Amino acid sequence: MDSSPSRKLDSNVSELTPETQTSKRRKMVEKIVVRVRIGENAVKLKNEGPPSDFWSWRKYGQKPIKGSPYPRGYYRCSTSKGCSAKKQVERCRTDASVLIVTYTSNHNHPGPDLHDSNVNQQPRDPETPPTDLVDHPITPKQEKPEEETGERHDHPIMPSTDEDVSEGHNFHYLESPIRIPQDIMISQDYPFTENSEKSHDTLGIVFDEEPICCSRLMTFSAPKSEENNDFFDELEELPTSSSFTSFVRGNFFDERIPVVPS
DNA sequence: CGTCTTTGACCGGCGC
DNA sequence: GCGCCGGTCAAAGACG
Repeated sequence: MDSSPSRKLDSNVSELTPETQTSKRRKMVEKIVVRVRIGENAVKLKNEGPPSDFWSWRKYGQKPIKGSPYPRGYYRCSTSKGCSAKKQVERCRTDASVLIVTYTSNHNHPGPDLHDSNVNQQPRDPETPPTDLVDHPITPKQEKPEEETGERHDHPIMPSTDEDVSEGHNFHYLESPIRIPQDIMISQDYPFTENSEKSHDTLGIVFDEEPICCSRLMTFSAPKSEENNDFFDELEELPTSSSFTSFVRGNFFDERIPVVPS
């Protein structure tokens, strides 16, 4: 379906906006890298079923990555047919307890309201009809056999960059991404990050040095501060350890993930 | 019956 | 120009 345009959209990181790019087609997609620390939870999650994403993702491929013992999974948003949103899920090669989720493209449709879908009912945007877009609390298949338990419990973080979205058919629906019982790190790849792979390897380095990333994060978190409260409150009701939520609350935007580069 | 996962093959960018 | 590697497609099977 999307075939042609998305055929080669990303593979390296480093990109700014399509507008700034003219030569390298391959690196023209903005990517949002989310590091999810699953730790011991990974074991449980695979059996208990991790909280799903706000969107439904359909796996369309998996490839072993050079230099990494773990394969990378390729997912496409299946919430809406025409949605070009994609994500890649892989484990940190140096720390299996860390999942690296890379989001590419934006959702071109209203995302399912998580408040409505599971945790609680928040006044949604009148423009985002709950209808069928509201997926179930958890996708029917969230219980993955193993390996990539995180695939379904990641968070859609849409780049709030106007440049990116303004390009046309892509909307950016910013939803509180946090919904997982793990530690979360979000970073955005940029040219100055040199090498995403490296970043993954050294975990946290990118995040540590990216003020932009933080500011961008704030763009979706700040305005939702109220919701975040509710959101987190609800999270605490989940079977997840409340310690996690408190951790997130306290550290998500303040500190780096307590991961030490191996 | 419809949707999703799995898996091998193909395509194309990129480095040497 | 060649080979490597990442990303996507598409068919088949599994599952609900």
